[in-house]
Parts: sequence; structure tokens; C-alpha cells
Amino acid sequence: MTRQKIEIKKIENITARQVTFSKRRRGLFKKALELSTLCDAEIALIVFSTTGKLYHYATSSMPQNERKRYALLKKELEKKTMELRHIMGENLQELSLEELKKLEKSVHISLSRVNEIKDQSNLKEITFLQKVTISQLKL
Amino acid sequence: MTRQKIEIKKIENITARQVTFSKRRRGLFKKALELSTLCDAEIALIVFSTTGKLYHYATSSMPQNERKRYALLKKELEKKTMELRHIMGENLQELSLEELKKLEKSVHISLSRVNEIKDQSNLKEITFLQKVTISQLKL
DNA sequence: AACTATTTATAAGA
DNA sequence: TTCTTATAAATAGTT
Repeated sequence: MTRQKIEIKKIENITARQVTFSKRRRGLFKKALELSTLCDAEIALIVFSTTGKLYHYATSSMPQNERKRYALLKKELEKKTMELRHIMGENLQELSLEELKKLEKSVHISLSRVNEIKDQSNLKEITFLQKVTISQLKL
Repeated sequence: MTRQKIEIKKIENITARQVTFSKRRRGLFKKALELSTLCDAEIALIVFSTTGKLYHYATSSMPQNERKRYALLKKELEKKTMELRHIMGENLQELSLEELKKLEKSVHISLSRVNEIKDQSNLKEITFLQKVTISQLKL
């Protein structure tokens, strides 16, 4: 990328490839760290060299291996699924009074946002429908 | 890194953070792809945004099953995250008229269920107890 | 979503 | 490997 522009294809010269690998690997990990820091994102980065060496980076909140990452995703999905159910009025028995209050608050916020949307020109067509629905909901 | 040098620490402004996240994420994935191509390295990169969105890259030599399972789960999670947002009144601009109608119907069903729960005796008791507690606090 | 002034990354050379 | 440096690429702030 400098002194001369290079084409992005496998570097055949082994020495040159190793040098580039070393330089760019450092750059990549640095960028990953910066992104996670700046944007509060969770990142996992694993690099295997052709020589079999492994380089690894993961934000502290990111589980260290594949299985754990999968479990995290699964848990996250389960959580979202349950959240959705609650919002849809299912399994409300599971909720504590405190949680029910939060849910009510959420629904209120949601409805005020729907009202904001009403004012937007591209949704003018459906304003009528929304008015009818909201009056039915008596909110 | 340009126009002005920035300090590498969490960006507090949400809009600015999202913009930076989008830009740098693209940059990071590009760099990952270049490294794997130039140096024939195997790379796995996973980025989780604060909004719960998942971005993933893995060289083809990463185990097939793992990637497929992951991709599937990722898709589900993104779908659920979006559904939740819509229900919470966010990103409603993305919805078609047809989808908005469905959402309205869902909210309607949800609210009637919440009303059912309200009528249940165990909650009545809690409400009563709460009233007592509140009146006590006012003394 | 584009632009552009700078900063950062890096290819080649030492 | 490490440093240097000319140049390519990335990107922060702006529009």
C-alpha cells in the first residue's frame, strides 16, 4: 500500500509473505482494539498463520472459545425471545410486579414513538388507520 | 485519525459512535480479508455492536458446520432484535404499511392480555399491598 | 451518503 | 527483525 500499490492476492515469496503477515497482523489487532474501545463493541479475532501459529484477541466480555461464543449467542437469542413474548403479552405470569411496571413503561414509550411517526409525511397515508387503532386501545 | 487526531476512548455521543462503528467495522473486515488473502492465513472475526447486531467473517477453511450453525443463529438473533425494536416503536420507518398493520394488531393483542393479567387475583393482592406500602411511606 | 484534509498503515529499501 | 520513508489507505469532521 505504499512505495508501490500492491495487488491483493497471495504473496508467493515466502520471506516477503512472512514480513507482510507480521506487519499487517499487528495492524489488524490494533484496529480491532481501537474499534472495541471507541465503539464499546465486543470483538473476537483469531488469526492462524500458515506456519500454524495462532494469534488471538477478544474483548474481556467476549468468551474465549468457539463453544462459549456459541453459548453466548444462544443465550442472547433466548433472552430476546423471552423479551418478545413478554412484550406480546405472553408468559406475563413469570414477571414480577417490578418487571411488569417496566413493561408498562416500555409500552408507553413505544406508543409515544408511534405518535411521532404519525407526524412524518411518508406515513401520512396510514395516520387514519393509526388513529382508529389507538382510540380502540383507549390509551 | 484525520481532520483531527482522536483519542482512543469510548465515544460518548451515540450518533457519532454509530457512524464511527460503521466506518471502522468496514475497515476492519477489509483488512482481515486482505491479510488472509495476501498471507494465506486463516482468520475468524466476530464483532458485536452495542445494539446487539452481529458481524462475522471467517476464511473458508474455518469448519463448515460451525460457520453454518453460527450464521443461522446470527440471522435469528438479528430478526428478533429488529422485531423487538419495531415493537418498541423504533425504526418504524422501515416498515411497510402491511407490516405496520400487523404490528398494530400485535400491540392490540398484547394490551388485551395485559388487561387479563391485571384482573388476576394474585396481582390484585400485590397491588393492594403496594397501596398500603405507599400510604405508609407517605405518613 | 459524499467529500476532503489529515492521520495512519505499510511496501520497499537499508 | 527493526527502522526509515515515500506513498497508499483509512478515516474524523464536515456538508
